[in-house]
Amino acid sequence: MGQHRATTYASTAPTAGEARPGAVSRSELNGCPWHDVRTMLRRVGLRPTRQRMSLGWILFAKGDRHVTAELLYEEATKAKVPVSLATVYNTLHQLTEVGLLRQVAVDGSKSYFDTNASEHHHFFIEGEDALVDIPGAQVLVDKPPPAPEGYEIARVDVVVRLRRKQG
Amino acid sequence: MGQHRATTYASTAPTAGEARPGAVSRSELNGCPWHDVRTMLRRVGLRPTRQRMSLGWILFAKGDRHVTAELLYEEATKAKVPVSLATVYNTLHQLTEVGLLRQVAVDGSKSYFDTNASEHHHFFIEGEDALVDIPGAQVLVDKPPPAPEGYEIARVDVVVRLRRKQG
DNA sequence: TTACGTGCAAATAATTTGCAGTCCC
DNA sequence: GGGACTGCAAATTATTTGCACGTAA
Repeated sequence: MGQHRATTYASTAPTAGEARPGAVSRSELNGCPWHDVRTMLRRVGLRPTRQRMSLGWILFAKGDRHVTAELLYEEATKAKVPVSLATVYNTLHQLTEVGLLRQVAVDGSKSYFDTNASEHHHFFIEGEDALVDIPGAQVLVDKPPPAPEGYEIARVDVVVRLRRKQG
Repeated sequence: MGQHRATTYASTAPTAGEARPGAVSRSELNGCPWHDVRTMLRRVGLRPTRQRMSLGWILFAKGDRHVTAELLYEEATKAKVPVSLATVYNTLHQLTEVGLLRQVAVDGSKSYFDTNASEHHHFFIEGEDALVDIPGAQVLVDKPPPAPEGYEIARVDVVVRLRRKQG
């Protein structure tokens, strides 16, 4: 596990029980995309295959992103990375399972995967179907309501839907 | 059934610009399902056809509900109401457009329609795929963050995901 | 009558799955 | 070398659409 000091990213918020054993937050990595992705994959028990490395690089090298499977597939293809759509889906789900990605349901059709797996909220721009993080400073002050008997809160999703101001 | 005077449903919250011209809140109706559904449909400019009347009755006669198209279709079929799945979809969307229903995106696959179109939040029970209103008294104190330049907030969706407490 | 509705079946769209062949450890 | 991984194509699931026929106003 050879990383050094965790930079001051807020660590994955433990609040809603999101932490998973073996999950790696990006704050433990240090900046060299290839090395980091390899490390990341190894740590969660996934073989660093060519396609997983490539997808991991596309996903994590450029900061926070919100992608759909289709979009990631296109990007990989454009980048001359040979990968099939099925593998893209597999990889996205595997990364989600280990806590490196977070799946966001925003409309009834496609689903988005967020490279920022920590607890935070989103703007969704209607019409453009774009997803944007709500800056952490503007976090909504929401105290989750008590969970009903026998249940516990897995997580809280907040989506603020935006429309272009008519002008 | 057989109620009188509009009970104290909160009227459709105007807060997030959800009100639509011609929308009818249930608070304007008086309790006789058939009469109400007919009135409801007329008011929003939809012909009260047999299938729309039936679907409206199934949806609105029993208080707040959260249905998927498939579920509504099954219920209608069980109730010996002849209706096609396509018509169920059409009707759900038409009712949503006029503000009588609210579409809730909760997972990447199917979408739910909520007969309570006013501003409120939901519990989503993972595994059971059930959607439950969060009691109004426990409304989260969330002040929406400022919308980015040129955009305005269409609405805020809050979904609290629950899992069965391990036991 | 006549435009609006409805049913059906075929068309899409997003995602999953089965399985033979490939590649990392 | 062997099991994990991948690609492809076929299968599923959720939803939409086109069009002939039905029906409320």
